[in-house]
Formats: sequence, structure tokens, C-alpha cells
Amino acid sequence: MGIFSKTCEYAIRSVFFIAHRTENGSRVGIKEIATGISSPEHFLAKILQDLSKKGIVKSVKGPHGGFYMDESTLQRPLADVVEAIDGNGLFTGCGLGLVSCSESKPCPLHNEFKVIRKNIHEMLLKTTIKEFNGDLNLGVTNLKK
Amino acid sequence: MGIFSKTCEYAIRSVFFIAHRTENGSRVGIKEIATGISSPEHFLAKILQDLSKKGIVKSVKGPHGGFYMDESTLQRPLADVVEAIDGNGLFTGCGLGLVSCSESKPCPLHNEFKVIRKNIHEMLLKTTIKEFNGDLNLGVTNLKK
DNA sequence: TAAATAAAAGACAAAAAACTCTTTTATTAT
DNA sequence: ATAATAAAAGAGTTTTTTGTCTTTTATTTA
Ligand code: SF4
Ligand code: SF4
Repeated sequence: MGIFSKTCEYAIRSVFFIAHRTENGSRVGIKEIATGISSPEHFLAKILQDLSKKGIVKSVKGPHGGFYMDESTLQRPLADVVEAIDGNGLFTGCGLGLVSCSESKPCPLHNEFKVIRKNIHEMLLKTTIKEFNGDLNLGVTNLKK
Repeated sequence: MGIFSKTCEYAIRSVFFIAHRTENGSRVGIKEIATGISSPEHFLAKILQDLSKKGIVKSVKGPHGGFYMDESTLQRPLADVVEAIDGNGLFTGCGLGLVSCSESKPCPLHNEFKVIRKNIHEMLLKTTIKEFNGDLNLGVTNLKK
């Protein structure tokens, strides 16, 4: 198990893929996205429906329809995608899963975790969705399994 | 969902608890540990059997039996506990779950993740199991939900 | 307006994780 | 030796996550 849920991994890979494939204003269909990031098609469909409701991606039905992103969304931080799918537990929660702890009576790892989750949050806040388009175009990076 | 599995959270809390309750050379039973860290008793029992097989905790059966830790184990890093339960995926694996990526053709987040997982690993390597005994004794920190 | 297209929605199914309950085995003390 | 104790082991159930399949709705083009 990594830091993110599988669902969230697919979500991240798909927004990278959509951003990369639609920067010219076109749209890309679910089948192409699914094969492009090697994810189960119908499972990904659910995820994209979710992201669509939450405004992370846009979609249109019918012929020549598909998913795309507008310029303002492209500039949003990756943290928005993670929060939409996995919630903010990764940023606000803690490693040991206690709920009734406090700053004055924390678990032993409290201070250590504060640093880690701050690192993660800052990384995801400074990373924008579109910033990898260049490398993806060049084939330097990949999203397939 | 936090960084660790629930199983791993219980494991960490229980080793802290056992370390804290047996530093005088005594033993502590499963019931007391379970209530002490507010975890399901029989579920925790499985986890401790596992940790016992892997040498993280010691145990003796029968009257006045229970779990304890020896001095050398007390000095081991928390990373050993995490690795015993969740494996080394958190340290070696990655955020996007790809398997056929490489340094030369990584996913877009590769470099970002390298920093994060290094942070986590270093934190868990420098944290020893016994180092919180003092604060637990003083009641400054707690392990109960 | 009809046919084709593609996402949205709904209903399941499989796998993994989390949790419960019972029986067995080892140890100790009487 | 026997009874009491406490961990180990085994056999489940429940819940959550992940994945599949089918039907419906919206849009476009002919
Ligand atoms: S004290 Fe901090 S790290 Fe520990 S359980 Fe509470 S919030 Fe989490
Ligand atoms: S490139 Fe790095 S971060 Fe990306 S999937 Fe591979 S190992 Fe993980």
C-alpha cells in the first residue's frame, strides 16, 4: 500500500493524461484514457464522474465528446485531486490513527508526523496538474504500467 | 486512510505500550495491552504473534506470562516494526503504483516522491522503540483512542 | 427526426483488510 | 500429576476497496 489509495493513483494518472492530451483544446475518451494509464475502464469511469462533479475535470457527452480540462483547472495544485478522492486525512490526520489526542497530550510520534505530513502537503500544493505536460510530450515520463 | 495500515498502527502503539510497561523486566498480557491502546483484543493478538515470530517482541505462555521486549530490541528503529507489518513498500515503492517505470523513464512525480519517502524512512530509522518511555511515564503522551 | 456516439448511472462480484470467536498448546504453581 | 493461566493457532464474519457488467441519458451528425 502506498501513500494514496488505488482510486487516487488512477485519479492522478488520469488528470495528468487528460491534461497532456487536451492542451490543444480537444477532448479524450474514457477508453483512450484507460488504456493510456493502464487502468480498468469502468472503474476509472466512476472516478472521472466523481472528479467531474467536483469540477476537477470537464466532460461532454455524445460524438466527439470526452474529457478535458480548462486553463484554470490545469493550474490547480495536485493537492486538489488528492483531497477530492482521498479527503484531507493525509494532510490533517496522523500516523497512529488516534482521534482524542491533542497538542498538549499527543501520541509519541506527533511531532515527527507533523513534519512528514507538512512535507507531503507542501509537495502536493506546489505541484500543478499541467506542469508535467512538457515531459510527457517528450516521452521522458510515462503513466502506463 | 493514513500512511500506515490499521494493523501497522496497532503494531506501533502496542510496541510503545509494551516497551513502556515492561522496562522494569516484567511482562504484560494481551488484555491489558489491548485496553491500553484501545484495540480489538483478538485482532491485536494476531499482530503480536506475527511480531513475536519476527523477533520484535518476546512472549512467554502460562501464569505470569505475557509480552515483553529485551534491551537490544528496545533500541531498534521503528522502521523495523513498520517493515515487519506493512513491508518496505513505503520506503521503496512509489506514489503512483507503477511497476515498470525506471529512473530514465519515470512517472511525472518520481523525483517528488523520492524526497517524501526518504523523509519518512529517515524519520522511522532515527526513531527508536524505547525513546518515548519517558514521556509515556510522565503522562505527557498517550496511546489510547 | 433518427441513428450513432460517449459519458452517467446503477447493480453486482471479487479481493483485501479488519475484526470476532473458539480451540489448542505451552507454562507455571499447587 | 493437576488445575489454572495465558499465548498460539484456526476458522470463521464483516466491512471496505477494487473491479465488472449492463442500462440509461445527453449530445451530435447525418
Ligand atoms: S498526537 Fe498527533 S500524530 Fe499522534 S495520533 Fe494525535 S494527531 Fe496523530
Ligand atoms: S517513476 Fe518513481 S514515483 Fe513514479 S511510479 Fe515509478 S518509482 Fe513510483
